[in-house]
Amino acid sequence: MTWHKGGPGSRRGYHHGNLREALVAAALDLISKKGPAGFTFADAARAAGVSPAAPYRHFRDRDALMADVARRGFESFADALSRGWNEGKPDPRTAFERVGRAYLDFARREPALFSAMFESGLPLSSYPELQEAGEKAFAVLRESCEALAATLPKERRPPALMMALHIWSLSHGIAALFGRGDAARRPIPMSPEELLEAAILIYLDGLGVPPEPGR
Amino acid sequence: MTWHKGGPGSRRGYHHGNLREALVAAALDLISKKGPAGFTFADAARAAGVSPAAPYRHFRDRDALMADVARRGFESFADALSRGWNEGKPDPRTAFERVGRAYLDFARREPALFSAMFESGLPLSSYPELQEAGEKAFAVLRESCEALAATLPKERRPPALMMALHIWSLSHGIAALFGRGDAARRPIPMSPEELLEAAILIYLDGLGVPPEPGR
DNA sequence: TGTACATCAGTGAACGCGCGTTCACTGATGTAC
DNA sequence: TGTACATCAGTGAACGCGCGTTCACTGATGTAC
Repeated sequence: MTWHKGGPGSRRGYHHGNLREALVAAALDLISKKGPAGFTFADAARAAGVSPAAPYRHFRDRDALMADVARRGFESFADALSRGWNEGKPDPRTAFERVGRAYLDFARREPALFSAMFESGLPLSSYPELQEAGEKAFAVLRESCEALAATLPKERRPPALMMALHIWSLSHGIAALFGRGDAARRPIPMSPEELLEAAILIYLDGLGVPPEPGR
Repeated sequence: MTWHKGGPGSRRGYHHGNLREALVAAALDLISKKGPAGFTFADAARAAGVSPAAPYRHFRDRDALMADVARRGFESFADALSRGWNEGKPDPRTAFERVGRAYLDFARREPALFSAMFESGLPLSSYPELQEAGEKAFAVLRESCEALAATLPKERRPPALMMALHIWSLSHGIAALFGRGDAARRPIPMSPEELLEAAILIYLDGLGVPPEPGR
């Protein structure tokens, strides 16, 4: 909320200073309050304190603004997953579970970004930067699967792509159904993190990945 | 599309005959074309061929119409899962996988219902019938988990609720990310059904459920 | 350092549009006698 | 069987509203000399 020096109230008059960022921040705020369909270009302008024509200097239309938000979301998401993986330290198995938790953590900490990324209904084909950002995030997950699969003897080694799709789907399902910080979702008698952790344990058991050292 | 006797063109004039059903059908059609946020009350009226005031005789507002669509969706979903389970025949393990496939099958065959159920953003608390319908669908899944868990010796028997949440999340994640009949989703090098089947196999292996007889 | 000018990033008024919602109304249907 | 009447399920005109978008404009900023 400090996108222009000095905070709100210090508007220097005619020029906003950093309207582009302010619009993105406004979009996030509005998404988190009313869902990905719940804001308009005019809303965003109002929230940023400018006239309804001003946003056109920065984004072609509402969808372009939304796509920019989603792209930032995927980039930040990829970062979060990377930090979770942390180069596979201290061992791939431990690091792998951290990646899963990072997924849920992101959905909970950034429900607005999460919505923009997965529920905005943007046509990916129209926003190549968005698609690319999404693929980069997936690549992080895939690499950690690769590393984990490599700890298994060759004849029992599952395809890393399949593993990545499984874990992505599972995490996404849990996040979408139970793990959002926002609206009233179906309540369950355990935390989404516990639910995911248990599922991953069972799944990895099924693959024959030995349990974490010291567990 | 045959909600009033004789099909379209046979409008008997002033009275539509079955406007309520026609509105639901119109909503489904519009959702499948433009997403759950992509239709208005006026759109639905137009599609049903009545004046914009007519729908108010049947639904309080657009959300009420949407909630009715979603409720029907959950009921039909519960049926589909039940048919998949088919009382656990010939054995719980085989039947269980059919339930998973039924989940994906539903998402693919009825993308509009699926959207209305999971992506309409309706506040469940405002629509008790909707919530109840959702819970009934979940109950089907839970019962099949119960039956499957019961085939395991007591000391290795997982909580059925947790299993159900896992399978629901996994199926939902796959359906949401890859398995919709509609828009341009991320393409993957295998079918959603294969992806889910593989995941369930691995998961059940992890739980120690013996493989299907004859496999 | 000062000045002239180009460019940038806003304004604010205006437009046409479709939406949600209401209202008094009316044609069609069902029912009591 | 016929008739009078109540009820139901539509009409269509009207309203206020907010949206997206455009336009000529103007204040602020940066730059060349």
